[in-house]
Amino acid sequence: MKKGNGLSTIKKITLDAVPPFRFDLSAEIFSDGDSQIRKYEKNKFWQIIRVNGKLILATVKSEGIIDQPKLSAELKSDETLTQDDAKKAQETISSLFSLDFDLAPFYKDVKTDDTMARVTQKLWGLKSPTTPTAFEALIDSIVEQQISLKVANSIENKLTKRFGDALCIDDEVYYAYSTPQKLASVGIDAIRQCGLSQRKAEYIQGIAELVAGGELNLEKLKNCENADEIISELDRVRGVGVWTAELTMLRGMQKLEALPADDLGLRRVISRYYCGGKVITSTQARQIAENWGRWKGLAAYYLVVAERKGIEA
DNA sequence: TACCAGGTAAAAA
DNA sequence: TTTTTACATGGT
Repeated sequence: MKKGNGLSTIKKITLDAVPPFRFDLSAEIFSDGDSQIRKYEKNKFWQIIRVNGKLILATVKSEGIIDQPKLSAELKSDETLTQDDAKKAQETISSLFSLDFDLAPFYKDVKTDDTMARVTQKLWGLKSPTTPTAFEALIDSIVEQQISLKVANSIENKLTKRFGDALCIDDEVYYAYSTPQKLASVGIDAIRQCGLSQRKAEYIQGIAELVAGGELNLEKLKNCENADEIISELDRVRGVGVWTAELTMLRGMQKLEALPADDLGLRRVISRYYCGGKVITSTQARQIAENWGRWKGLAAYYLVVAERKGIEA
């Protein structure tokens, strides 16, 4: 590990959120994260973010309450940070936690579904996280195809530590997610060495090339209003099926309407809360989700978190 | 040991 | 056109 560091700037910023918002609940999903990449521990969340080409370690904590949410963030970098950097960092952190998203319409839509109404009561103020870039969500979704989340997380961490940019702060090394340019250039074998199959390594390199070369503009796709259009656009990319496209939208584009009904894990958790835990088909899952209004993916996320927190079915 | 886990593309039928 | 198969790896 590198000794010493060129730390040259610390800045403090504050962030507002559309209420209701509970930071602890929303960040808890990162409590088993890797401390060198992204983690929530002892009421603090930290992650490297990229702003104006600079790497910044952002450490975020809550200063407010559920109906008057306020966050503070400490920004540390080995480069000098300008006011504009601070402003961009604020926007980035805001999108990480969907601070601008208004939960009220979602809560209103699910009132008539007894189970979802109860779950949302228990998880009041929970917002779903978003990755800094849609690229990150897409690559992670490829990695997660077919394998368990534990295996997938281990592979994702290896990818980031091997190909991501490092920032040394206070004698600790942190890693930002790898750029498309980097993943496009390292070669199939290097990607495979992180534990991926030949096939998936090809997918990842291919997507990285498309994004790096400007042939696939994921950030632009974010602005597309029509969910089906985004899915069909992503679906054309090699290695991306409907499941991967839906997951990418949910996690990387703040598009929460899609329900990945083909997802085994989601079907399991839906069944746990709605069908006594017996195996259900994707069609049955979709029928149940009909009661969840316009944010079916967010509703499904609530169930996932409810299960993690041991809220009874 | 064998089998499964938040799928997909390509081969085989 | 529809159905099967290979795929990487950690947990059970």
